[in-house]
Amino acid sequence: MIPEKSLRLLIIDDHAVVREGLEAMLGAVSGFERIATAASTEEALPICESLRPSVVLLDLRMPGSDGFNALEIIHQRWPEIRVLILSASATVAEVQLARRNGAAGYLSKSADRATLMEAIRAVAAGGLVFSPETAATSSSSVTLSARELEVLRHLGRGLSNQQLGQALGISSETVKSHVKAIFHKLDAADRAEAISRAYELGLLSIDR
Amino acid sequence: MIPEKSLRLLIIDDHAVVREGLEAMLGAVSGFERIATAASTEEALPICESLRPSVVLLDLRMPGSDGFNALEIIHQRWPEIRVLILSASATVAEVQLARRNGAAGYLSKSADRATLMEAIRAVAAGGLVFSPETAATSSSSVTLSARELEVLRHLGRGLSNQQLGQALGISSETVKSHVKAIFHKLDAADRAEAISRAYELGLLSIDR
DNA sequence: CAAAGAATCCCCCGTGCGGGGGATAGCCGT
DNA sequence: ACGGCTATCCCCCGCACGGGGGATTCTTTG
Repeated sequence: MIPEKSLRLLIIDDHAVVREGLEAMLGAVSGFERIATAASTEEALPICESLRPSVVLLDLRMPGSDGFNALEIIHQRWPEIRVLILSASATVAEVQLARRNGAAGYLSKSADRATLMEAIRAVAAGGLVFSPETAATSSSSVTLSARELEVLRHLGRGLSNQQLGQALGISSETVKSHVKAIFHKLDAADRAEAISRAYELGLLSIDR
Repeated sequence: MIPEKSLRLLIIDDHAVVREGLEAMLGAVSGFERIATAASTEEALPICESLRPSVVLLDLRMPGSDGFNALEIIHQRWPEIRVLILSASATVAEVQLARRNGAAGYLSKSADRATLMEAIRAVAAGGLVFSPETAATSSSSVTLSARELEVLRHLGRGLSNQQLGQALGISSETVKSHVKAIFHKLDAADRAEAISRAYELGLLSIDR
């Protein structure tokens, strides 16, 4: 096992409370070689360059350029750095996306000290830390076709299958096929959940 | 000004990281009389009874009975306790709802130590702490009740009326009434459009 | 070229949705 | 004390929804 003494840690989170919390949980008990913090991606990159952390604890949801951005850049520029996603509430799709983009693990912010420490040691040793649920369906990437996205947008406007068919100039049966496909891809039970997931996944946005 | 020594604090948050973070940020620097923590509403109520905290730091988004529940109960049972909402990402509507339900203030988790301390002192002294943006009620003409907002969130998770009733402990007929009310207020034809409008109006935001 | 996916269309069928009526009880503000 | 709002519960009813089967073209991709 790798001794903590040789580990350098970087915490990237826009919430001061979380940064302090992690420092308190990790710094107090087990002396790492060094623990640094950053409140944004921009702040984090120079620190990566100078500190060369062994493990980065990264929040996926941050204002502006989100965590995916940071993940991508760090993974490309410093492939040896292990990135552990630490999010309050990520969707399954997001976790899978993070995994495909090079994250070494995912952990909920509800995790206690022991779980957190174990996860850090595991990823530092080269392991992957993904809970079974998030790892199981790892094969499916959420990519809607252009037509499906169009159907999805109309769903959000409250159109029925028939109205939607008329709007797009296709039969309502075809619309049903598209809607079914959307449900499967987004893992949604009905139209409402589909819209919700679409917003969460960034397939729909608040302006237009 | 009220000296910190006489203040008792209760932190209610389901995330261990946040609880530790707040304890670290508040406990270390300025000695309060006592700081207690709870991971859920159920855990918090007995502590309120025995500790009689001056100020409660409350997270709005918690699994199961959400923060509004805790806010309502605490405000009714112990009107002297000042509740400071501390949320990672609350919508304008949620903050306003919290204000109307007796919260003494709202603060983002991005707040630094000084801001946090100042806010706690202010609410303990009887003040209200709401940032200008959240205080402006003009933004959304649509006002959902706490129950309706709760129903709306569950709609976005793909629950049927019956499942939703079981989740909230009410009959499916009551759920239907709430759903109808939501449709009328949001001018939506179905659940999908309701979710869509909710995102556009800022009643829902991209995480939970 | 073959395989895979996208887009189109079709059928069956059960049940949950959404619109339309209501009612009762409690709370709050004036 | 009264009206207004909220939360709760109940009824009827038609139709659209969503799951389950298919099929055919055409493009993309390995």
